[in-house]
Amino acid sequence: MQSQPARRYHHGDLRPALLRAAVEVIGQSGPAAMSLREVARRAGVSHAAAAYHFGDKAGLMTAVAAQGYRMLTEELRSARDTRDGFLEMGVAYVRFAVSHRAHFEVMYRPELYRRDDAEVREARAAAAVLLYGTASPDAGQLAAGAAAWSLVHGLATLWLNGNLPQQLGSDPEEITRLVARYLSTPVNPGAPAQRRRNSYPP
Amino acid sequence: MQSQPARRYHHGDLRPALLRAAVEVIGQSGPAAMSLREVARRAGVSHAAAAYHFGDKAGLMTAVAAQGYRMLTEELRSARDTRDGFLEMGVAYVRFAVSHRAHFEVMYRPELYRRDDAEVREARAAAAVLLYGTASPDAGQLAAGAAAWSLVHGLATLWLNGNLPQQLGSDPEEITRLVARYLSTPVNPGAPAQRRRNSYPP
DNA sequence: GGTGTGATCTAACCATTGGAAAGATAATCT
DNA sequence: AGATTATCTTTCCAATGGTTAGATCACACC
Repeated sequence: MQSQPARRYHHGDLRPALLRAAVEVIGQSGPAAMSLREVARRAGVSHAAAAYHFGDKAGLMTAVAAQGYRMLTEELRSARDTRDGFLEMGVAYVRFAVSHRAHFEVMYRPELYRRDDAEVREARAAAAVLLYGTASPDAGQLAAGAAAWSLVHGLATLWLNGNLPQQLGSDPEEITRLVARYLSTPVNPGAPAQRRRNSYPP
Repeated sequence: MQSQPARRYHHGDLRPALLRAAVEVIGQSGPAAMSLREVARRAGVSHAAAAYHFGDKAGLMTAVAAQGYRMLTEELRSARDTRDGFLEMGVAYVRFAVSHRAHFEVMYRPELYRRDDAEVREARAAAAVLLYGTASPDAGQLAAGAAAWSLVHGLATLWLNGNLPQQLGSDPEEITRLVARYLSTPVNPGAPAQRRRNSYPP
């Protein structure tokens, strides 16, 4: 009847298959729709099989988050080694959020997974080193990194939420380059940042 | 036996009581922990009573989101009418996110509620007018607003997630003023934004 | 004062979920 | 081959969101 591998009792490659299925579900319907049973259904196994491989639902989410941080680190790393590396890292950050929405949404929703998981912590730390430019940033690097990271992170989340005006266009990378122009080193560090009171709002 | 109002069949003020209970639960345990049954328990009614007043779980979340947007609008409005109104609006935005975390988290998680709800749309639009400085922003205002909004929104969410380095301190408002110094009008609009390649990373 | 009509709430039920436990099956080691 | 371990299923449980039928109450109206 069934010409293909048929249904064996042992899947042989179930853990990665479940992970893929989880990312697929989240990408299609959001993290809230990710149920162990739905993921297991897509992989053709019982939901207890998923629980076996990941411990529980949070364990599966933890695996998604860790994978996400590793992927982000990779993207940031190759962006860093370009001309305008600083800007390109910001663009890469937003591109990652949009093109790997499922991972991104899980990563920044700590209540969904176990943030203290060793794998997650390592992957997160590696990404942080790239985002702040060094493993031990001084005060200036810290503030600059926080500003830049906040800008692109806010842009990415607002974009994903549909909270940016449509008039800005439909290309998130382009919007990133546009708003990144508003980021600079403080003209007069220590002094009040905003002098042009009437520049905005009109 | 019971000297107090006892338990009447009709609560008399149930809808607002349920709303308060929902905000309380979300504030304590996050949006994922908000169940109709838990909220109803706190209000001393059956979960069907909550469903009666809000239609369904998404209806209750929708009410939380709408209330949140109205509260945010109010905070932004009073911040606008100060010296350094632009900066103070950013600070107010972050302060709102931290002090009304429950509302904030629901507002920016559209899958939790009905975004097309009339009440939500109005409240959201009112906040947007303040954030962009006008009801019909031109390209410059749009970009500037998106940059500023992205910065404070990213900062707020990263702060709530615990994704900012602890070395930045424990006062989100202070951090807001710090990173806001990196925001300015583009020095050379239209030209590449980043000239100082080596300023960051080191 | 009595009546009835609509609003508000409860009780009971259902399908779905995450998790735990016990057992079945297969791969691997010796 | 036999034993051991890893992997997966079945079965059960408590909790949840949602629906429906019915109970209780408030309030206008006469």
